[in-house]
Amino acid sequence: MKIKTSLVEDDRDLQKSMIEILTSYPDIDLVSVFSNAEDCIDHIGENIPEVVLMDINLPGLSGIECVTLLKLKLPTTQFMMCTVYEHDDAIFDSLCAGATGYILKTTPPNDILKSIIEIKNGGSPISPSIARKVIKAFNTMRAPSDELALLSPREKEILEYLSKGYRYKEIGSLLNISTETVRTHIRNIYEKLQVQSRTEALNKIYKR
Amino acid sequence: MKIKTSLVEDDRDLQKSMIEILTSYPDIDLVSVFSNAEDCIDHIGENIPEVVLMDINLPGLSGIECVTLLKLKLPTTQFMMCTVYEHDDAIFDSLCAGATGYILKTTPPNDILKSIIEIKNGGSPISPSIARKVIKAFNTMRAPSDELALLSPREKEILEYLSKGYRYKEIGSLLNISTETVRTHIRNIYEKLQVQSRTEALNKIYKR
DNA sequence: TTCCTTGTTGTCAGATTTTGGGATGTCCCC
DNA sequence: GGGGACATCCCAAAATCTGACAACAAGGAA
Repeated sequence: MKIKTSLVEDDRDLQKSMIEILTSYPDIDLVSVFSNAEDCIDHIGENIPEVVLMDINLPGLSGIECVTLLKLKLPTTQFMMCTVYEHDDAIFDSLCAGATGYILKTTPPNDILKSIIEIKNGGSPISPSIARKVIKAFNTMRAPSDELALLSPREKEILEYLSKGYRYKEIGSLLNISTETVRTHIRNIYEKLQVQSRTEALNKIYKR
Repeated sequence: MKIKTSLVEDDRDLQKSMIEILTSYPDIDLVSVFSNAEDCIDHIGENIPEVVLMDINLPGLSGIECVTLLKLKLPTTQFMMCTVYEHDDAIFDSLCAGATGYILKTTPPNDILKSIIEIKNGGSPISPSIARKVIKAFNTMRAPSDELALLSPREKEILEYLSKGYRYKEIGSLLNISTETVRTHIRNIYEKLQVQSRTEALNKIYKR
């Protein structure tokens, strides 16, 4: 079974050489090629691909924005970003947009094919150097704020419940303390974090 | 300059063979070896390593919990998880705990050395199969909830402000609508999301 | 030891915010 | 015309926030 593939690339020369590479493989069925995000969004639905190779640097809408929008239209399609740069932010944003693969344009043709097959089968083809940046992004995203250190163990515990959306009353009975005590803790937490509400506190701790 | 390295591994045989491997390299200075998390936490501060090789399956405290605690004590030390299993949850949890590398125990000795050097230099050594799982974890973490589709553009806009911690009054003046209208929208949002409070709504949309 | 700080628990009171219910109207699109 | 999104208003009740105060235990410093 051939893998229905689509290509989005604005550079004429690169597009041409990619088409050559892709059509030379019997496993790949290149169903559409676009030169910009807008055309792609308008017409990609006419023959839905299983895998899309998406350039990041497109004129107008970027490849990342394009993926964000296409994800809604084509929920089962896999997106592989394709770029010359190994830029941290671009990688991060691409993954956030819903891309599952990220390869460099310098990748040898044979590996591109392998990557397409891999992504089609639910894998996530990325080079080791990209993997590094993913982990980095992951860690910065999950890094606990320094402010958390200001709080006492009990306060952290209360904050945990706050983040789950429990009411004061519920927290009190879960921890076997009075609602008034819960309030006192929360007051102290807010004071330490320099905030005035639950949502502000949570944003300060679990930064989105 | 030798890389100060520490090893935490409970299995006697594996510990022995790891020690042999590590001490055979001139680039590595094995400063301590522990058989469990508790000993490690108590004594690792005596000679602070730059890199820690941490087994995941330890008796008592797990390697993951151990990393969580050590990260506070040794903020600049890099942690490399070392395990026989390629288990999604373990990988995810390790990264959340603050590990930056993840290798399998089946990794050839030479690659272990390379990984240690890499992690010391700010890299994140992981095998391609692990990388895949990281991306997967990343995507499930960042995937926008389907519930978001239920909301009208205006409601999404209001929700955005809610997530920032604005009060009804503030949202109203920012959007140039009355507080009462803001309330109506929020009521409709809560109805659609089947929740009863701001925090619940936010948890449903931006799942942590 | 005494003193002081921090953490934990508790209370009282008042102001503000949030939530739930119902009602009404406009505008636009199918 | 009907339905959805958007906007406005009212009332009432629940939850949250703010301030001030106090008791007790644990741990460190003078």
